[in-house]
Amino acid sequence: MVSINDVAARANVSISTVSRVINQNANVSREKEEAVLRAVDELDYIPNGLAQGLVTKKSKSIGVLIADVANLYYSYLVKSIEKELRTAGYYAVIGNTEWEAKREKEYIRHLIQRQVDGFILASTSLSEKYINQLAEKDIPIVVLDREIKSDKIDIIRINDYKGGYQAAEHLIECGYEYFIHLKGPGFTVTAADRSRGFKDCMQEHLINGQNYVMLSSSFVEEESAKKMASFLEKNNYKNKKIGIFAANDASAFGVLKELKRRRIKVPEEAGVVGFDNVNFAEYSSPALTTINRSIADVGKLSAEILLENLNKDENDVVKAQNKNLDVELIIRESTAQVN
Amino acid sequence: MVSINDVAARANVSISTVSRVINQNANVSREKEEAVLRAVDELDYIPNGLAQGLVTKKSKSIGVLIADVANLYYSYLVKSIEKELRTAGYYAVIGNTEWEAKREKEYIRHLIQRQVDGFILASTSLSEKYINQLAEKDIPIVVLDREIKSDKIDIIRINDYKGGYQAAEHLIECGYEYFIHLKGPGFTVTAADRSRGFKDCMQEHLINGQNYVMLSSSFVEEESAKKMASFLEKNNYKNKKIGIFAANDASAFGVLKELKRRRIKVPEEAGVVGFDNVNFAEYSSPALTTINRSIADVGKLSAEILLENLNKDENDVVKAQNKNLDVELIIRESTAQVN
DNA sequence: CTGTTAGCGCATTCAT
DNA sequence: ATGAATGCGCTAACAG
Repeated sequence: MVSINDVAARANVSISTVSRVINQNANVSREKEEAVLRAVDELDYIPNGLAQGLVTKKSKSIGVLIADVANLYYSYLVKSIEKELRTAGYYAVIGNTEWEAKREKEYIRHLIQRQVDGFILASTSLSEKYINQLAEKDIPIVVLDREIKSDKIDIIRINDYKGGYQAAEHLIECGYEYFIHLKGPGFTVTAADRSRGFKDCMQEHLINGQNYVMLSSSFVEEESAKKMASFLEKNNYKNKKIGIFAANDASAFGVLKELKRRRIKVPEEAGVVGFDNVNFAEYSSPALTTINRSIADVGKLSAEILLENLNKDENDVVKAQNKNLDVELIIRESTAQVN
Repeated sequence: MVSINDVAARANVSISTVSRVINQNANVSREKEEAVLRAVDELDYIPNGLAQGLVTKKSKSIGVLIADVANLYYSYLVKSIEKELRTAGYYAVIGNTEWEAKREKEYIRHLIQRQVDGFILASTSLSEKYINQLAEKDIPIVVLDREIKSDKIDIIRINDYKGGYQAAEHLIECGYEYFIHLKGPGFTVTAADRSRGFKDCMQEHLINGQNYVMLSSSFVEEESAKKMASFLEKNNYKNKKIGIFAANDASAFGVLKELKRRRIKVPEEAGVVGFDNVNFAEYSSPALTTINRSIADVGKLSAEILLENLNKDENDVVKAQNKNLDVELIIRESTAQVN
């Protein structure tokens, strides 16, 4: 591997001069600069980032923790984050945690070891205490989809409660008679808020004989399919039209799959609402009615806020931000007026 | 940031002793070891990976280049690669190239700078010459979905030709009368092979009046939707049942979308076959008939081969591998017998 | 078993 | 404008 010494030797200058032209900041005479550039080119020299980082204390990389790359919400989120970071000269190092707190910790440890300059945490299992410890190390952190009490941590959330409420309201308005909500993982504020929204709406609107049930499930497709299956096996609602609110789109796809397997017609016999408005929602069979959150905006915003923190001076006190983005109902084919 | 010196001071030992217990290889007395471990714990010490990498010349990270994280084929591929690497103590650094050669080069440069120990290249625009230059630097490389002439580079491919052939055959057997193939990007061997398979099959089987056309398109959903739209606008095949082979699933989804928009019934009036058998293929509307490649296997295999190269001794000569994985037709709802 | 030392590749003073 | 020297945090001889 060719080092700065090789370049210096070839260009007949000192390594400091080479360093100067590489980093373009200090004054270097025209001729020496050209000599260095030529040497760099001829030797195909690429500076060793580890050595650079060791002295500058900056790695120009950001740790991004997500729960599942293969989940469309996260993969799209990563894409928008990565895009934004790149234009600022930073690189995203992605950690796929599979919803496990243990993995998250391993990754954080590894990323700290790798000296990332900041974190975007879109993975939700970590304890608040742990995240706060992280913040104490003075590494800028942006947290997505969580509630954290800290004035060092920036938080971006969406209005999950409203989304849950709207989903329920829509299902009621469609005329479904019995309602099921597949709850997301309990350790998650987002899931909790969506459920709360759903429940509140149900309590306010239900009349004569209408009823609802909330089943604990997850954000993963297969698990929701199973939950749905076991519920339908035990209970017979063939006579009633059921409205189902899944905690996210992946879960809704699982529901759709199970309904199809049982030849329960959507939206005639059962209506399904998801959450996220993942790219694929419009392609599912039938196209999914869902709550839209603009994923690209969330990704862009989180990267922007992080970069802001990265670029601030030591003594600049930038107050931690706490954003709350809006959501909206998108009606497609998995629900319809049924009365 | 706490360093090895702080730990050494606190534990009343030299930094070498600290280093020894951190790396668990050399002999350290029971008591000193405990003292170090306690200090590490109390100070919450995490070694600086940049410094470690600088001296060991290993970063324990692998550069993984993909064309689009938000594409289900790639996101699932990344997931399986990451899983395999992690169990071996390596971490994946993902580069999202958006199908642009320029971006690929930028990423490779950056990853070399970051001293990655190896590459998995699943991004396809790079010139063969460039990849070979990379290999000359003696960095282990595994290339996916490409043909490269080199005895240093491991290659994993699938039988794209067979897939294309089978897709065409199936469409013909279903009884469709006019055939359209939306070709993938031309700079891609995979797309070329799929097209060749399609074409060969057509040539062999077509009789009296049947006909086919190959349109250049891409692997991206929107573009294929547009191609499909402009073709349908110019040509009127209302009277004929058309069989469509899209170069990959994403493209097929785009086709499905356009067909739906025009109220062309699938599979009655038009049949659609994709390629990849992405997770969502079974959820699309209608569920997609496609060519299955087992993505998880490809990911796992590529990581395994790379790790093999990473772990070999200097003088071990491991011959570059050249794997070719099989594919199979999966029939779902987007095609059916129509005669 | 343990401490001292050199050096990895580089940015950054400090002289000149 | 430029070179010599220092040190970032760590591992790996080396000596004891």
